[in-house]
Amino acid sequence: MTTEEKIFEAAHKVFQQKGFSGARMQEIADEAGINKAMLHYCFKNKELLFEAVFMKAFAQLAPQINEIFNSDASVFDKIRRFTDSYISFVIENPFLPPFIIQEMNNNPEFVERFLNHKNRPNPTILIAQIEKEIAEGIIKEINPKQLLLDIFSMTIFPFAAQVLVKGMIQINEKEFFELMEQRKFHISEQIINAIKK
Amino acid sequence: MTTEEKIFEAAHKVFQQKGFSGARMQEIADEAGINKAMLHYCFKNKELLFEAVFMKAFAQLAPQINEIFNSDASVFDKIRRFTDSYISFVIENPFLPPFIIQEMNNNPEFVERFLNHKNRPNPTILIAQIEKEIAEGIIKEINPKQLLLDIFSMTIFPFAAQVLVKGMIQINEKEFFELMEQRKFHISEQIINAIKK
DNA sequence: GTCTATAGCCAGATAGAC
DNA sequence: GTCTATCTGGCTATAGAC
Repeated sequence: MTTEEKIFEAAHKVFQQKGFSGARMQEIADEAGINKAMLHYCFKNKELLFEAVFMKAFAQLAPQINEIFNSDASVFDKIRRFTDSYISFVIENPFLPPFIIQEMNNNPEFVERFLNHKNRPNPTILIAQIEKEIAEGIIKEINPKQLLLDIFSMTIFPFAAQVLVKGMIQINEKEFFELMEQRKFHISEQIINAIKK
Repeated sequence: MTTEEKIFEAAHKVFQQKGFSGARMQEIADEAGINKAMLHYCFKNKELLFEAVFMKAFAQLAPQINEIFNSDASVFDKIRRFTDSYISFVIENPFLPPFIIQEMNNNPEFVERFLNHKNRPNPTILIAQIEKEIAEGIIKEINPKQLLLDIFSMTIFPFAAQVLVKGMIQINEKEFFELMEQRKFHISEQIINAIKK
């Protein structure tokens, strides 16, 4: 593994746990097992290092969302596939959702760059498809944007607010992940039940 | 308004926008229109000032949740009342959800204090009630904890991830709040549709 | 109680040897 | 490319006048 890769991985870990302003260059250097000066040699400054990490994190999530949303499956199948594959992914990367949400709220300048990203999750096609299936009588009358929000909310929130959730419903780490496993099909079942005619 | 109140309000605003590590004592002082030294005179240090703000924020949310969850209404009515009053509240305080979630993720030491808070949202009674209504055949077979998560997710997430959401479904500030208004009844309708027998 | 001035620290960034 | 040593700025916190 090259030094640059070691730094990147360390930065990935520290930024996701502490956020941009909470992270320390020293800690990243220690984590990478190299010297602080190397960070600046390889990535110029903290902001650029952060941006590399943030964009990489985002780029991992976006394409698989688009792949599902823009396939030619039915709306119901897209919902099933999305919840299953998204939850599977974040179970492996539990720091990702809180990280992205936190930094988008704190660094509005990143939002714009994300919006112009080539692989930006784009729900345009899915929204049109929902409207079509409503017209065909497959799905109840509903605001497609609310439906999208429902899907994102139920899927992402438990991970974004993991600490809060564990405290609220009083479960430990193990029970949390069991609940998330169950959630892979729970969510699609709930939503489809609610919107099918 | 006393100086202490001016400081508190300014701190409230700055902490919610920047988070603990992003906030600057100087900015809080400027916002309050007083000198930095007064912050330390009134609140000793940054951590104590933050804790005062955080606990106040939390204390605003918790009681009304409990009041609804522990009333003697039906599960369906509790869902209707919760989504309506929670969304009404956070429309007025849109910085609250991301703030609480971010700081709970970043300062695990606060979690414990929150868990011991006298007004902590406690879903025990509601969970028992859900189980009872399942047994009575009013509600479908479902894991009560998943149902709670569904309610919290659909209600809180759009505010917690406001910036992300606006970017994803491409709406502006105004459209966002219109969507949230509609969401007050949309959520309960969706959930009740999904779980009623 | 409120201010100015400053101490003291810590983090990001750089210089320069190897 | 990698290190040690150091600079510089900014931030929390305090001392002390009024």
